Amino acid sequence: MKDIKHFLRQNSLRPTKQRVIIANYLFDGVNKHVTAETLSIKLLKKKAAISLATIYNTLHDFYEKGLLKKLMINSERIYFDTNTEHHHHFYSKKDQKLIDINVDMKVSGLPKPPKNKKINKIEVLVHLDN
Amino acid sequence: MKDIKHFLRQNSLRPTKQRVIIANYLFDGVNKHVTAETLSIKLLKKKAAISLATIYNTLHDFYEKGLLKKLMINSERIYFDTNTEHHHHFYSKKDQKLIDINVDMKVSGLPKPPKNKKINKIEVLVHLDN
DNA sequence: TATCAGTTTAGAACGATTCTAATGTATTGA
DNA sequence: TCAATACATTAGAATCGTTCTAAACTGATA
Repeated sequence: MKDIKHFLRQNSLRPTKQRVIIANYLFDGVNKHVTAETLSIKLLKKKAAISLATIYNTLHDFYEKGLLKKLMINSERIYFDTNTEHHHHFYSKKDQKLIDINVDMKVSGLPKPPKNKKINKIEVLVHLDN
Repeated sequence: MKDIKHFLRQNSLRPTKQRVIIANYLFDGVNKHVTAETLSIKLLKKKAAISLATIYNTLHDFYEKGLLKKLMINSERIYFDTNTEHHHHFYSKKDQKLIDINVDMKVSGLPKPPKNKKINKIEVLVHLDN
């Protein structure tokens, strides 16, 4: 796609074949949560096998450019989120699935941060049962 | 300690030498956040070398009995929390440190959970900057 | 105090991720 | 246009936290 190449260049990323394929998938307008593994599987299904090393490299390159958010949800793998706006999540451990919460939420009753520390961001994770 | 042995037995855990040492440290009345590694280092400093395998086993045994909480803060390691009450945390990535938030907080504006799903618990993680 | 189920341990195995170093490719500038 | 080169991709090795294995050990019990 012409505009994906342009988009990559705008972000100082050389539009290689692999990056174009991955960016086309990730930035198709539908927000996604991926891990290196789920992305790899998705690409295989599209008959676009890309080595795991490249997938890791590309996810990190995109992350460094601010095109992806990194989510620390559980300790088994790293999730990357194409929604880089500040937002929260539902998480179903059972399904190993994340769902965006796109409405504005407020946290009240927050105590002062420790001396010399500043609050950067507040993350709410809503665990689902079933 | 007599009462730590009793405490372990009450929780259907055989009070072995290693478990007594670890429980004595973890449940001394001061809440703690540990990883297998930080616990191992702490024990070494107390001249109580316990194999990593046993440390992992013990943390999981205590967790299974509800004596510890597992925290999913970042994907690099698993944190265990001796405070098993529902509570929130400050997290400083820079210091790799967690601080309990023991006051009651309220989250408002929460959307409905997805169909057929029930909210289990809400976790607030306050990221610190510096 | 002998028995045995449960526990500890060193070291191997594992799984996600990162590194290495060889090969390939997009960009550049003559 | 194309050679030079800086950057990317790749397979496979390495790494790191964690779990597994199987042999040795120990607390509980009768």
